[in-house]
Amino acid sequence: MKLTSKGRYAVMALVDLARFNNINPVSLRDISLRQGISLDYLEQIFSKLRKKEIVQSVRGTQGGYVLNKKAKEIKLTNIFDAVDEKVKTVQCKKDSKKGCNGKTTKCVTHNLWDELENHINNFFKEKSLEDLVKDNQERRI
Amino acid sequence: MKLTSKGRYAVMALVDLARFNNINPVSLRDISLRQGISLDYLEQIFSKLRKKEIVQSVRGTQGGYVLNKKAKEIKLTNIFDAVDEKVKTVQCKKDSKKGCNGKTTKCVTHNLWDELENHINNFFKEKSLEDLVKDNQERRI
DNA sequence: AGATACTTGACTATTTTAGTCAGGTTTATA
DNA sequence: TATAAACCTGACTAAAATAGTCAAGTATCT
Repeated sequence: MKLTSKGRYAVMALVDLARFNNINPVSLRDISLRQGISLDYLEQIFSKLRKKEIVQSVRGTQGGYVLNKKAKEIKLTNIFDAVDEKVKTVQCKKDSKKGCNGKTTKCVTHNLWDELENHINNFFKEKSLEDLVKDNQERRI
Repeated sequence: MKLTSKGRYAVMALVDLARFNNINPVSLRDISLRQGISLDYLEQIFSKLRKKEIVQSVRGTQGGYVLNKKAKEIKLTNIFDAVDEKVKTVQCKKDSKKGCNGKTTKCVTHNLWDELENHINNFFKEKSLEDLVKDNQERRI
């Protein structure tokens, strides 16, 4: 059970963006250099973040990306959701007639995995980008 | 982020074992049939569980497996640990000189992933096999 | 005009997963 | 003591997911 790079990078990049998100847009190139993430990969990630309206792009020279909402309103859930980082604990197919389908037949551990999924998602729902930035600034003193 | 089959199967098999763990050992063949898990794969899993002293094997005809501890004392952590299902959120190498190594340099989100890992592991530490069996019996009435 | 920076989509090597397969060894019981 | 049930081990592999790279644009500020 592990977190993929895509999810991790998305959060790292957004924390970076939030920290430098004063007046000017932040270019992916800068984020790439500071966070050590490939520029091409960042572009893929930000394309998704833009579609989900988490960031806005500013084109042209001196362009880059800006947060589209307040850091407080951007939760980890939103970020992971945008880049398709999903928490999957159950494999049971909804339409399977034999075995566990989550309705008529439940495998012995079905409820457990549901609980686990909720447990993890709760964590993601609570944490906002602002929390992360603050946490980071405190540790930098 | 997802749970692998190995971890899921291990828990399913142990719940099954715990339920039928009265006097006689339970054969993998029976578990395989009841839970729909390949026998060969189960053998791999139980080999690991035995090494970590979570189950005991009984050889010969009428043989099979028995729990090696009380169901209450077997936590999900123990099970996942035995089958190498680990929760990995951080990728930062301990010995890397450049970038995040978890000590001298911390990436902006290092603490976050640590927190997440703890959050998930807490869930695993609390849940015991007994909890799962009970939960299952209640829902069967 | 031209540099900068975003945008898109296709492609691919590597790794992980989820098993299968083959060939054992052990031991209860008839 | 033969034999069948059941455990035990390790090597192998197909398929899927991951983590990117690469190429070829398009938009816009100066």
